[in-house]
This record gives sequence, C-alpha cells and structure tokens, in this order.
Amino acid sequence: MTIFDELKARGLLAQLTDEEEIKEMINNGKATFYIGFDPTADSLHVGHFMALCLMKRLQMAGNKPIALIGGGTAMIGDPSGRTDMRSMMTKETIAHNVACFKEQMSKFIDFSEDKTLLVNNADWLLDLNYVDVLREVGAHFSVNRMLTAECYKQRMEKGLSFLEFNYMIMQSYDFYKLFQDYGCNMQFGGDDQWSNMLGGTELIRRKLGKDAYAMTITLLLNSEGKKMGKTQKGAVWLDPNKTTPFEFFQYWRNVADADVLKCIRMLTFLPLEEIEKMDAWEGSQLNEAKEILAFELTKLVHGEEEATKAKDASKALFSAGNAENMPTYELKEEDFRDGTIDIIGVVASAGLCASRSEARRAVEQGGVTVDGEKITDVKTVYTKDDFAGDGKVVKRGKKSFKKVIFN
RNA sequence: GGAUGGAUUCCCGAGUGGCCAAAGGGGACAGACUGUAAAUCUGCUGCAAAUUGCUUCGGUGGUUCGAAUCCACCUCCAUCCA
Repeated sequence: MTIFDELKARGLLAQLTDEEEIKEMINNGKATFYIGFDPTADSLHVGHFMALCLMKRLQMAGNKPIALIGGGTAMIGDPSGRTDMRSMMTKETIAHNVACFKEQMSKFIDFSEDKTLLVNNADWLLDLNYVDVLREVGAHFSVNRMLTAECYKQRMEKGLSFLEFNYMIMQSYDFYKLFQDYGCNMQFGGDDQWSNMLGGTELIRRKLGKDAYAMTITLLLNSEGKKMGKTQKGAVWLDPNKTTPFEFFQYWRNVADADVLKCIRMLTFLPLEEIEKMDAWEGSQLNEAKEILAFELTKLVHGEEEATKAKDASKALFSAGNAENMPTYELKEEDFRDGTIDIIGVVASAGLCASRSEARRAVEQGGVTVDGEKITDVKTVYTKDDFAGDGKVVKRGKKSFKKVIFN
C-alpha cells in the first residue's frame, strides 16, 4: 500500500490542491514539505501530535520534512478557527514556548543528520522591513479575496484586528521563503489552515511562476463535532507535567463509542488490517478498542513503561487490583488541625476537589469513597495513623481518585 | 473625533434601589441506570472555622440607612457617521 493510500484510508486527508500531483510526489519521496507549529503554549497537544505523526509517516516514505516553529507568526496570532481575538503574548513567553516545543519535538522526530530540518520563522520574519514587505508581498494579495476566506468570514461579525488580518500574509511568506531557500514544495497543516496555505501557494505562483502544493489533515472531531483533545480544564497536553500519563490514558479510555475507531485509525500506527477487524466490534466490546487506543497512544507519547503503568493503575481503579501505580498525595503536617483531618479536608487537600465547598458537596451527594467504603457524613474524621503505611485510596466520583498517605 | 447601544458568576442571558450569592438555559460535577460509552431521570454549581460570616455584577470614586441597579470619571467592545 502506498503512503498516499494509507493516509487516505486512515481518513487523514482533508483538502488537497492537486490530488494526482501530490499523490505522485509523496509516493515517490519527492516532496520536501513543511508543517508549521505556532508556540502558543509551553507544551504540544494532541493536534500537534497528529501533525508530527504525519511528518513521521511521510518521512518513512522517503520525503523530507521541515518542522517550522512559528516564533514570528506567534507574535501576530492566527485568527483561523477562532471566534474571539487572541490575547497577545509577550516576546519572553514566546521565546520560552519555542524552547519547550523544540525539546518536545525532538522526542518524536529525529533531527539528527539533517533527517529533519527545524527552522524558526522568527529568524526571517522579525527582520522584515514594513514597506518592503508591502511592496513585494502585499501587492500580490487582494483584500477582497482575503475577506472571502472562511477564517476571516467568521470573524467579520466579532471583529478582526489588522494585526491578525496579516497572519495569512506572514504564513504565505514563510512558504515562499522555504520554497526558495530549501526547495520546500509542499505544505501540510490542520484543515483550519487551508486558506493560509493557499495564500502561500498563490504567492509562489505569482512571484516565481512556480507550482507548490498544499494539503490539509482532517481535524480530529468527536461525534458531536467538537475538537478532540480538549477537556474542561484545557487541552490534553503531551508534557507529562501538565497532563500525567495516567490522565492522558484515561482521556482516550473514555472517548465515546462513536469515536473510538476513528481515533485508532487516525492517531495510531496499528496496521489497517487490524483496525478493519475492529470495525465489526460493537456494544461493550468497544471497551476493548478503547483500551487499545489509550494504550497505543500513551505508548507513543510517553513510552511503553508509562503506558503499562497507566493501564495497570486504571485496571486497579475500575476492577480492583493492586494500587501500586496510583497517583499519590502525601498529606502534610499543615493539612491536619489538632492532629486530625476531616473527610472534606482529605478530598480537598489531595486535589480531588478545587475547594472545601466542592468537597463537601461531593461527600453529601455520596460521591466520595475511602478504601471502597462510601462516606456520607461530612464530619467523618481521620487521624495521622489512618494514613500510615499504604495509606487509603480516596475516590471522588467514578474516575477521580488518589492514594493518600502520611508518613 | 462624533452619535448610540453595551460589559452580570465557567459560557449565554435575566435583573434597573432592599425580598440578590443574583431567574432561566448550556456546560461541568455528583447520584441512579450502564460497559470507565451514549441517552434518560435526579441533585448540585462563589468562598469559608457553615442555620452564620465573607467576597462577587468592567475599573475608580460618589449619593444613600442600604447599590449589580442612581451619579461622575475612566477602560474595553459593537453599530452608524467622519
């Protein structure tokens, strides 16, 4: 199976400028492509992960990848897919994020021996001269045309600053620059980047009279049409300090029935034949598929050892096993008052609830369990000895829990 | 620069002197049912040493016994005019 067919079968391809041409190029390893990552946070998330996987797949097929970190474009802020204005980031924040991105990326992509090029568009964008850019690049863009682009249309109602309006031009310039300096003839990105990417191919055609191609990856949406990889608390990060391997595992373990197969197909490297077999699964059998998805992804992101640990911890929690790999909270001296701590204090201190009020509610509603025993009396009190040794397993709701100890 | 409308809790949105920790909806959380899914039903949703106290309605001052609500100034947003 060719790489193109595989990408297609996995449902990864969204829009292409020229299907036949792109197919020919990537199947034969003739593409030098780039994917841009704007450092808008200090960690990569699932969306970036998909792009990195694509990079890897194409690289394995002999194509040459360029990872572009948008240290320059982040100064502007991409309005695509946003209904409100991005808050501007300080230059210091961006610099810090760039460093974090670089480090994380090197875990997924091999940058040795020029296998993958890593560039930062701050290196060329920051030195641009305003008037020169207007004359050389701005002249090739029609405002009328730009305004009809989907990403701006959405913002016409809520407001769009001139700063953000220029984002497309900056990204187009990136492509033009990479085309000239590195022979980069293709750009990949999320589907929300489509208009920005077309800007680049068009700029290249107008300025150089040459063809460049663009292709977008399907955005990972759940059955309700919302972007996946987001929780109430924010994104699902790849940085284990921001989203622990266990939380990461649980996120995928808990996806809806309707979304499992799609996720497995798009995110994992499992062979398509195996995935096709799972297609026949239904009902509670899908639980197995969810576990496979969670394990595979955790393995890709955090390594096999962490993935196994997360799997064991999850098993221990939901089907009684050993509590060895559970997340643990160690009570501190100041958590106790007069040598004791009430159940509310335990739940709140361990971080299972954001406040004591919330913890109180959880207990009152019968959502708190200590060592498998439901606690409904808010006045229940514990001593330090209760948490000695192996401590106690405190659960809030079905899925939040911690082993609480005191030494 | 001018005119008008606006800013309320996680989000949308009511409230226009006391009955307001603030209607209603969404989301989130918890319970029941289940398969760690979905749907449905119920509860709950500012904080705390919790029949009470404290802090919140863009910001700062003011009027008043009492302000989300009235006044002044400021900041930001939208629409129209330039």
